[in-house]
Formats: sequence, C-alpha cells, structure tokens
Amino acid sequence: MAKDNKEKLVEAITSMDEDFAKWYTDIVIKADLVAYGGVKGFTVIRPYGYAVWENIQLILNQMFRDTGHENVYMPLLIPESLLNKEKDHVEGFAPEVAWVTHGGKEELTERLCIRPTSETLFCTHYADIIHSHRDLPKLYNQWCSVVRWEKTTRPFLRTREFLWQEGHTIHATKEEAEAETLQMLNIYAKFCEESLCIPVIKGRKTESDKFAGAVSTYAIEALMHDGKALQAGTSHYFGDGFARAFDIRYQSRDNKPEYPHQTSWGVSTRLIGGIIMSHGDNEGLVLPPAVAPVQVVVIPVAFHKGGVLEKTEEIKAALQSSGLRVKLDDSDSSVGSKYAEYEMKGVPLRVEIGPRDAAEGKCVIVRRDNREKAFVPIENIAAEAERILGDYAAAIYKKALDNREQHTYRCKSLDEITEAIKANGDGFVKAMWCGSPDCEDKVKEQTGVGSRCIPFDGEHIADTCVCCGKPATDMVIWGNAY
RNA sequence: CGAGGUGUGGCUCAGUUUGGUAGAGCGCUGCGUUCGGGACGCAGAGGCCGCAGGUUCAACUCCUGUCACCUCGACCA
Repeated sequence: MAKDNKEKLVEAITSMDEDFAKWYTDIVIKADLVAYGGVKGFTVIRPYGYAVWENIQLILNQMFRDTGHENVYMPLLIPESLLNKEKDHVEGFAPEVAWVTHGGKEELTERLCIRPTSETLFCTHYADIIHSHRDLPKLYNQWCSVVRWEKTTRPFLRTREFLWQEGHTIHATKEEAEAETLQMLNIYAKFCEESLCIPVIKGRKTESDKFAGAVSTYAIEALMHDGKALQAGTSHYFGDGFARAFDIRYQSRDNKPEYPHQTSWGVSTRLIGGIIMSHGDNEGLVLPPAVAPVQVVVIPVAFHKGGVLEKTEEIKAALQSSGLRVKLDDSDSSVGSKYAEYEMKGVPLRVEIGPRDAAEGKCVIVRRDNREKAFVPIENIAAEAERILGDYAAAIYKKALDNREQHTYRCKSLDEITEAIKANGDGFVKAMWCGSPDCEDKVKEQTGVGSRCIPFDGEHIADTCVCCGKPATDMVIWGNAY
C-alpha cells in the first residue's frame, strides 16, 4: 500500500534530476500556477500563482513607498517616432516589439508599438512636467505588463507578455541618480533574500550586457537548482542620455538650463520562476512563507468521528488571529491526497488533527521543506506555527545558499572552467577578467559560460585575465543563464 | 529564426500501418461507506478525432494546405 503511494508520488511529477525542464513545467501546471493561453508566450496566471504575485507586490510596494516612490500608470502604446528617439534604446528593443498597425479597419499613419518597457513614455512625460530644479526629483513606479516578442518562451521565466514593475526616477544630479540606482538594487536584494529566501549576488553588468541606453546596469543574480543563473532584478543608471534625447531640461538655482539624470529598475513575474527553481523539490513547489498564498493548511483526519472539526475551527481561528494565512480543508477526499496536493502547492506548514489528537488537545505540525513533524498543544498552535515558519524560512534560504556555494568554482584558466563544470555541473564561475569584450566573447565561446556580473564584493582569484593573461581589472561571475 | 515533436471527452494516451462512423485509465457528477501518506462500491455525464480543402459509396485513418502548442539551440527580464 505504502509502496503504491510512493510510486504514485513519483509518477505525478518528473524528477528534477531526470529532466529539470520537464520538472519545472510539471510544477508550474500541477501546482496550479499557470495555464497556457491561446497564443505562444502568453499565459493564464491562475489564482494561486497570481496570489503569489500579489504578495510580492504588497511587500515591494511598501518598500517603494517607504523610500518615497509614487505609483503611476503610463499608456500601453508607444508611437514609433517616440521609440526611435534614443538610438541605443531602439536598437536594443526594436527586434522584439509587437506593433499595432490598424485601428478597426483603418491602417494607422504611424504604427504604434506595445510597450516593451516604458522609458520613452516616462521621458516624454518628464519633458512636460519638469521645468525647475524644484520639480526634481520625481520618483515614479508603475505596475503593468509589457510585451517582448521572444522566440523561446517558458512560463514565468520568459513569456512574451509579463507582469512587472518598472521604476523610473529623475534627479537633478548624477550623484543622486547613482545613489538611487544602488538603493533600489539593495532593496531588491533585501527583498529576494528576506522575503523570497533566495540568496543573490549584487553586481554590475559588463558593457556588452548593459540595458539598451544605460550608462551602467546593475543586477542581482541568483543560482537555480540546476546550476543555471537567473537575473532576478535589474537597476539602471542612465546618466543624462535620455534627457538629451527627449529634451528634458530644468533651470538650476543659478538660472541655467541643465539636463537631469535618470534611473530605471524592475523585477517581474520571473521571480516566481526563481522561487520554483530555488526551493522546489521532487514533491513540488516549496514556497517562502512571506509570499505563500496559504501559509498553513489545516487538515482534519477522520473528522466524522468526535470533536475533530470543532478543533480544526479553533486552530484555524487561532492561527488567523495571529495574522497567518490559513486554509482549512475539510473536503471529503482522503487525507493522503490532501497531503500530496498541498505539498505539490508548496504550502509551508500542514496541521493535522485526528480523533486521538483532539481528545488529547494537541495536533501535528508538518513542515513542507523536510517533512519534520512536531506535536504541539492546541493552545500553543499560533506561537509554534510562527516559530516553525521562521525556522523554515531560514532553512530554505540556507539550502539555496549551500547549493550556490557547492556550485561556485574559482578558476584561473579556461581549462579549469571547463573541467569544473564537467566535474560538478553548471554553476557560478569566479574568474578574473581584463575588461576586454573580446575576452568576454572568447570565454563564452570556449567554455560556454557568459558573464553574469562583476560583483561588488569580488574576490582576488588571480592577477591576470583568465582568457588573455594580461593584468586583470575585475573578478567576473560567469555562468549559464535563463 | 533553425532542428525535432505533438494535436482524438477536462487530463494522459490507444486506435491511423491494412478506410467501415471512437475506446481505456485518471478526473468529473450523484448517493453511500471511508479517512494518521495519493480510499472504495454502485449509478451517471461528457468527443461531429486542431482547422480547411481533396480522394472515396464511406475518412480519426489516405493526400494537400494551414494553424496552434511543446522541447532543444541562436537572441533576450
């Protein structure tokens, strides 16, 4: 009997060792996060998946407000002439924009692109509203979806339409804008580590990897379970390039026209993909408590027998009153199928209570991450649940961090890189770099790993570039990315 | 955009080779018995076989075209 169940569990979802991509897709569908839509790269985000996104929004919005940002909403469509104003920007995005060419049956005189990002829209608006140094800074953010016509799509990781937030700020000085860029990167890092339990590396992108139109691009990079990197958030410093292209000027205190400095920064529903691939296991999703739609599921066992249902109501109420998100499942499917379902959905804690427990005034708390059971008196349920959730969050963070450490290789030559990956699988490669784009390309060509970022807290691995042997300027983290 | 694959009840698929008017398992609905790791019995509902042409007395099956989705690469949050 137990053996049959085991086999069923294994059948339900492809093992991650066997086929990581299939494992990912299985989870996304079976945990009820998304359904496929009718058009490639466009997905239905199901209520359970959307609830995760809403929790992400809730936390980030608070962090944005705490740092003085305001939410706004920009139009969906961008006239072609507007997109064309900043040269690097249009070159970067033109290949992947979708165009609106008709209104009803009439062909438009100027085609309109569906925003792939909203820099141009913010810039035109800023040109309208900014005249004096007193109008600065403007710290805006918008939650919206954007469209980029990607060739290869995967739910959450790369979809043609994705939900995100894009912050766009404009400042009087370079220093202020640079500080904003780094402040937001730090907020993202804090959010990922504390709320999503995903360890990230903060760093700067190389020239070739910068955002189209940016002076400098910063990113947080996370390592997934299969050793591939995921860019979890980016923050860009634009200098005054966009201001010049869009003719945004303000009069300074000493009555001179000046160009302001800008930033933009964003995270997307891709973060949900990061959660799946950082914490998930062969039983399904493992959700960080801060964003889990249901933090505790209460499951009555043999509840037609005396007293059980009353106790579950009592437990639910106690948990809710301490602010936890709780679900009581008293449907008539078997407990085994409920256990499996909520494990698949990554609910952090499960409370079981049967007639025996009810009689003794206790219940069982089972952790999703390691299935450890704790028998707790019902009167302590809320405090215990909160304590265990704290341990759980720390444990899944540590597990992800351990995985990253185990898959971080320090290499002094291209051969060492190849060998490290061959021996231990994909991961983060730490190696020195001279700063030349040619070497960057060569590393990619010969070892398969591209530059992820130049971390702020780089190590000194060697004196010379891993590729050409000339004096090195930076330590770069290399890897295979999603 | 290149290479491969798949379209048949909600899902996974069989049936296509050899044309004769559609099946299984799971899921779903109702009633009852169950419940400490994916329960069981009985009774039901549900598909003009992706779409459009063509061949044929007859097409899920053969032919032509087309669309969609998936996987893997190159490009990208």
